[in-house]
Amino acid sequence: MATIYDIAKKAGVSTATVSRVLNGVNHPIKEETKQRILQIARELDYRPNVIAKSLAGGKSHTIALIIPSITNDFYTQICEVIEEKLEQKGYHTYLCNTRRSVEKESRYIESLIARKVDGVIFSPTRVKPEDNHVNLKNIEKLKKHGIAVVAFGSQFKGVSQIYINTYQGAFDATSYLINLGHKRISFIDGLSAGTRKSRRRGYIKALEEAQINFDPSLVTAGNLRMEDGYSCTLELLKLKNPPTAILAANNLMAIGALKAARDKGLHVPGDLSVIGFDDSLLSMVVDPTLTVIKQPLKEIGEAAFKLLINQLEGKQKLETIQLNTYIIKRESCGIPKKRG
Amino acid sequence: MATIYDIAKKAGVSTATVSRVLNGVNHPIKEETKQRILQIARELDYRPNVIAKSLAGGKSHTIALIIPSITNDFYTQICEVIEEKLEQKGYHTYLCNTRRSVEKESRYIESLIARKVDGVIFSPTRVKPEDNHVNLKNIEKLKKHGIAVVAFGSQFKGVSQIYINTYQGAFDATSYLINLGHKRISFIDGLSAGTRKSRRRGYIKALEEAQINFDPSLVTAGNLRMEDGYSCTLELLKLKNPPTAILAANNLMAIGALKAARDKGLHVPGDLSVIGFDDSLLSMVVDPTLTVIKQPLKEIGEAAFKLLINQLEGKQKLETIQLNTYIIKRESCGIPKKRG
DNA sequence: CTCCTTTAGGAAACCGCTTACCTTAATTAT
DNA sequence: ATAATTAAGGTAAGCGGTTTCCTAAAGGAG
Repeated sequence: MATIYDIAKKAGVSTATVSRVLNGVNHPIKEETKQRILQIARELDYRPNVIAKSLAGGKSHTIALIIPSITNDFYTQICEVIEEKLEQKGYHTYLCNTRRSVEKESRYIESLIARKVDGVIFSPTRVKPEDNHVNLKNIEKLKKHGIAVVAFGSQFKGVSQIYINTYQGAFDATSYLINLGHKRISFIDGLSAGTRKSRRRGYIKALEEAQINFDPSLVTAGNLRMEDGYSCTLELLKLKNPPTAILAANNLMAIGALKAARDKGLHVPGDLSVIGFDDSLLSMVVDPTLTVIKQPLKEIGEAAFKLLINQLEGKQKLETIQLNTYIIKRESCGIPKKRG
Repeated sequence: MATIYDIAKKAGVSTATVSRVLNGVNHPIKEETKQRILQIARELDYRPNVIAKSLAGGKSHTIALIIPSITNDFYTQICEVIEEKLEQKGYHTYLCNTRRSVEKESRYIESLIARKVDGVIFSPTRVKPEDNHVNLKNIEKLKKHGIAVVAFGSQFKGVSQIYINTYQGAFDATSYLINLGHKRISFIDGLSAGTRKSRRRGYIKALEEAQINFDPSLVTAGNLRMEDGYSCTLELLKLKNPPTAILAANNLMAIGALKAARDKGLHVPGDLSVIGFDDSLLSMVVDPTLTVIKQPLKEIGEAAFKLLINQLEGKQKLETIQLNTYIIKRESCGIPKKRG
């Protein structure tokens, strides 16, 4: 493997000159010398040793993406856009999958510090409320080591972040159902989502604005899996005055609701309307196809990238970008039937 | 940030001793000295500079996983098991997403060589047949640089690899349909899958064994997307003597087939049986739920890990592991109705 | 023709750690 | 008692670059 030293020898110059040429440093070099060095580098099939570069230069030109799951579209689609942009900027990306384990998240943070990554885009893993504390500590550690940090999916003070307005999303979804004529609207909340409270607030706010009484018996919560949506829905349908529409905190629970309705012999959307959060192929494959509140994945990725670059280039240390959700209307919502 | 040098100074020893203690090198050290050094390291909150370690030691203790897509369960599930095992062995994992671009694959290979990864687990991207040549070149490059390589998903000579017996899978799927009583069985092949030929062979072999004439008009191919399965199915159903069962090369096309059947007013499995390759949440969410040939993801991951470790530890340089698929019976296949 | 800038390039310290090769003292073997 | 080991630790040369000073020659100004 050719080194910068080999090139220097063959070109009859010093390694300093070679390094300057190869890195386009702002230092005068005779055009002829430059070309000669480049030519020799090509002949020798030279590739810089990135590790040596990092050690000498202090920058690793590597960014880490920390996400709770790589088997979840929501994250991987965001990652794809971030990674694409980073590559264009000459950064390499580490994808770190915490598998929803804060311990693993912490271990990754250690490892990334040791690996001297330049920046981290971070979607914290929060299973229990206490995890928030660990998340915060991890962010502090990174910052202490001079690593740029951007967070999305949860809110922290003192960090550049993407804030997704799920409050508005829940509000819009609920309002949509209200406008269709629904009055008994259930909300199946997620037990451990980072943005829990805001969804619930949006739901309640929409009811208020339409002057519909908030009925706590219409609100439950599940663990974001299909079976949770299924069982919650069965419970809701047992009420003396059951809902005519259900808003679920994610798409899996919404699909569970769909299944429950079918098993109960209810027609969707005729007898029950269902709307979910988060879009994916799943939403288009179920029957009826699922109306959802979609988070703007591409924009999230682009925003995260932008905030990170701003930090790396020293332009802006701390900023927040707010993004809105939007509704994708498919088949699972409709006008409620009059009840007998 | 504390360095090994700081520790040495504080402990009144040389960096050599510190390095030995910290790495548990086989070199005698007085227990007392050892404890003192460890204690000081703790006090100083010392973390080794992984970059310097790599440069000095020649090993980066990093493995790269190269896959064509991170938004595809098939790959991400395999990655999860590999990564888990690698972490236990003290390796860090880079996840590289080629997005089905051979150019990107090649760029990653360059980058990984420069980053001195110790090994690569590689699922080649092959969109056009010519890509095979690029894949091979990339593998050669890695090997030339002394990097351990394990491949899965395609076959190459001279590389440790996991071979998944999709021939058998297609054979089993077809035989299953035959045993249910089907005689007109269609096969919707994938246009660019690495294992194309073997699936087709398995399909034909099953027909042969059951002494059913192979009818080429029952075989088409699509581009592995839902809409391809949909349109192919519509074409097949237009035949004067249409199939009573369809075997699709992946699950998305199988789901497309399901949709086509429904749009044609056909009942699945009453009027048409459908079986797909590759399992995912999607298969369980559609109605009817999809019977599939599943590839043993966990085993693939474990096998890939094993082959890689064998190479890294110098036990075995070149080996192949063969794994079988298995059928998951759900609702989309049944006994064909007698035709009038 | 001086004096000051530029232009072009080199020397070598440094990044943080590993490791081959030594040294010295303490054991053990003979 | 002497030679041969072993234990415990040190020295310093890398690993492959980057970068801060320097130097020397050439160009421009006065």
